[in-house]
Amino acid sequence: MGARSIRRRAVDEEQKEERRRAILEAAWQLFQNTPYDALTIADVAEELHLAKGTVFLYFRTKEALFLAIVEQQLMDWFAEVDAGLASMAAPADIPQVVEMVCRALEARPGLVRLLAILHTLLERNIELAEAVHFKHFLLAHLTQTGTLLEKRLPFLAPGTGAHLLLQSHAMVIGFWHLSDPSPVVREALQRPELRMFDLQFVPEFSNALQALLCGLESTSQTISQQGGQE
Amino acid sequence: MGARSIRRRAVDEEQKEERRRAILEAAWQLFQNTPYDALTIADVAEELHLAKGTVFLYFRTKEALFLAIVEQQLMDWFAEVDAGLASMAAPADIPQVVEMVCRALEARPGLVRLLAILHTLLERNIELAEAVHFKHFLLAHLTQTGTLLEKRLPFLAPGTGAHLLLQSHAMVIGFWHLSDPSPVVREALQRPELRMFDLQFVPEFSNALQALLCGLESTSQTISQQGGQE
Amino acid sequence: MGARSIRRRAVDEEQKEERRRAILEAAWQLFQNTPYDALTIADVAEELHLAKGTVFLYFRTKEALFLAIVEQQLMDWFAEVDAGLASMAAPADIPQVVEMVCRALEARPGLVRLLAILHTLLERNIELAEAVHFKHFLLAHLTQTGTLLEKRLPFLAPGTGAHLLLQSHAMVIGFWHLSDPSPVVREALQRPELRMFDLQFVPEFSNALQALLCGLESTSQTISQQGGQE
Amino acid sequence: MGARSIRRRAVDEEQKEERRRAILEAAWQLFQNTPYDALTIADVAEELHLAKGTVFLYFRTKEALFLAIVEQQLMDWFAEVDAGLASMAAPADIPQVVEMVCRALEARPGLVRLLAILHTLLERNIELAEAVHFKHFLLAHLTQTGTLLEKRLPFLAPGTGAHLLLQSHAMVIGFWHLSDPSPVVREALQRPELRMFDLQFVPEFSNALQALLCGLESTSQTISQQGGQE
DNA sequence: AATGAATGAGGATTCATTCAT
DNA sequence: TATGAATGAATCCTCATTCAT
Repeated sequence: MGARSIRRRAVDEEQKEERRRAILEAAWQLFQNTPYDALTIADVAEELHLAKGTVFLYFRTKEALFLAIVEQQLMDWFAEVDAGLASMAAPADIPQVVEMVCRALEARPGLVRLLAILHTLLERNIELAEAVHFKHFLLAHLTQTGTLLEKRLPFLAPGTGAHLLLQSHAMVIGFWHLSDPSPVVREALQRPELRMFDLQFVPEFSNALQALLCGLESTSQTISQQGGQE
Repeated sequence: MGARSIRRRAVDEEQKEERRRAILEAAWQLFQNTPYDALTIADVAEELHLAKGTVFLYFRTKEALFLAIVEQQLMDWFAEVDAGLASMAAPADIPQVVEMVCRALEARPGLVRLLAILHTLLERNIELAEAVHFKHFLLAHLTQTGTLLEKRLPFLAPGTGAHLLLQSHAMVIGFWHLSDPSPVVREALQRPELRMFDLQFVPEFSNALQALLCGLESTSQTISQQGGQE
Repeated sequence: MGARSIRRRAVDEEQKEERRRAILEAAWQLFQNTPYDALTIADVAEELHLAKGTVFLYFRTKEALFLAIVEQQLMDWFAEVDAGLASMAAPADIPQVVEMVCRALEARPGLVRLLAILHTLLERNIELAEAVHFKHFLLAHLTQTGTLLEKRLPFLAPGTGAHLLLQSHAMVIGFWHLSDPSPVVREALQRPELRMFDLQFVPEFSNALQALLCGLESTSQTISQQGGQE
Repeated sequence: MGARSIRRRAVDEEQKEERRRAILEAAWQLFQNTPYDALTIADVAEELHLAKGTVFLYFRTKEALFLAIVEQQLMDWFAEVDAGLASMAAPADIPQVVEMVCRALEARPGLVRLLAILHTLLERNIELAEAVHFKHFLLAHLTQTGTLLEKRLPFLAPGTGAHLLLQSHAMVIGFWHLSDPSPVVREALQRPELRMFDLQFVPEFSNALQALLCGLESTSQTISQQGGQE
């Protein structure tokens, strides 16, 4: 196994943080090739030559560990999207924004897989404080990135950017489910007449997001026109 | 207990079909008040005064049973939507269509819950033939209802109605996940600053679907205008 | 392993009862040489060439299994004591009764060990119905044997025989704890000056029970004398 | 939290002894509201703002810690009983002695709970030296208090006082087990017909001890009478 | 066709104790 | 002496599914 060794005993805060990162990294790597259910804490510990108990010293539950991974990966994703938005001209093209968002997702298939089980698995078996923390984290980023979005897509009413991101989140989940069939179903979808079910995540998501945005844009225009006419 | 009795031994095809329906009905009723994981085949059998093994005579696996329920409920849903569409004027309003679709969903919360686990749970542990059957079933209805949609919403290009239904399916899954948090998360969302995460399924889905449709409409207009200009 | 085979599949009630007995017997045998904590259900199942799950088909929990053993062994013990009492002359000697009771205990060291953990381990993790059943079982035997005792030991006021048995039960527990030290403590007790702690269960229990009975007898005499004087 | 602070680093013997006492005190306080199994060394350490490891510097194991508590509490108890006996007239009433002993127990429910697990939990996982120490401690007090008892209760043959205390110890254990049922059993015992199992520790213990003493008394009288006759 | 007994895989988690610092 | 990070053992039970009857 590609076991990455760590120095003995994390004494000061910095070392503990490093170990925490190491655990996150190991779990994240293992998750690339293993479904969540099949991935055990024992696997993670073994990968790091740690005892199982040690992992639980850093993450209270398996769910908390993967929620932290989601947080980390989402942070990356938000950063990339924020940067992408920042580098765009003030009124940006919808397709341009959509493409950038999709690229950021495409580069993180593991994140998409995690988002697809976020509500059904990861957000179970956590404590109130953990839930609150995670949602606060989300809130902060949704607000920030949402605000950036509003600047680049002026048809977004003030304060609706964050909600648009939630809508995108829903679509990520939904389209991932549709585009990640079980092996047997995948085989079934090879039949020519069933090809319409054989969807690719990125194009589908991209499509839908684009349509959604166009819809929001056209609706806002109608409203402003009506407003102008009066 | 609401145990429904059944005649002994189903000998001819008709009786077998009736028993099959009884099992579906019992499972569906129990599912109203019990999450999928917590609902056991033993519960279903007991409800019908049948032996566990008998249920497996009619449905090869638990997944196959619930997939059949999905099929049944979807059939109902498609029927209602088809009727709704049929009763509309030829170029229908988007909001009118959206509302009708949402009403049909709202009346079937159990169906929505099943769709949300369709790809992650139900479509696992089935055989190729079952997968093919289910997808053929879906294909037929998506095609039919999709065609009806295309007639009512002329901005839908020929052949895109079925795909639009798939997109809606994705959004059902995604928005259900967002609007059905675990108890702990639900508690967290009571905090005022986190209220933006406390979403209602129907309004959210309705919103997004409407936007999507508007987007498709506006895009098609642009295209046709461009086409017309040239 | 001394695995005792059983015919396949216990279909009728008789076979099921036989299998139930076989499980009890296997667990009881294993318990002779293994402390409760160290004895796993898996051991019991393996001994019988059964699957673990099968054992749980007959006993809901490990505690329920051992509670059933206690019941069985106690039933034997009560039977022996009842017979012993029945064969005695009407006003029996206290020492005679004590000796008979002790003999019945001495023949069942496993039962004594179980009684010593009855309240701290076995009666935990059971359901109300199981608790009620066990206590009803106890009640029946305590009442019956208690009544017999009252007949043989006339100084026992009507209705106090059962309570006397409860007192004996308490003393069984207490003296067993005192006479069953851990290996290390046992070693310590080898020292000459600590010999007073190296107690034998039967003599100690016998002694104390005899004293208790004598006390009850003398007290009752005093009372009746006082009654007679008036 | 009722966290009690302690000076840093115990350098001289006196400070170390003080810290030892503080640990005992904290564990004892926490034990008032928490069962032994549920009380962790971490809790004790936290209560004192100490590190877990520090506790193990003063007590080799959890069992040794609680054994020390037993020792401390027993010392108190012996002192109270000794004082009580000392203040009695030379030939004391049995009921008087019994009542005094029971009062001393009643004031220390925690001690009773500890005695009930002394042999099954606390005396496991200790070393020979610790066992020897504890038994020597017991020996000294049993001898002393036993001797006092013999003086107050002349029917006690010389040297039997200590043994009587051991017998009382057994009865404490046994009657505590009987009077401290698990929650489920306690619920079961609410049924009218099962009320005979719903025992109170002090009355039961008091009763039995009194009977035991009366028995010893009457037996000794018989013997001495027999002796006198010859 | 119906039964229901038998199967058996599958894993997070706690906490007393140790020991490097 | 104090710390607290690291260790790792230990196990019951559910339930979908099978298959002998």
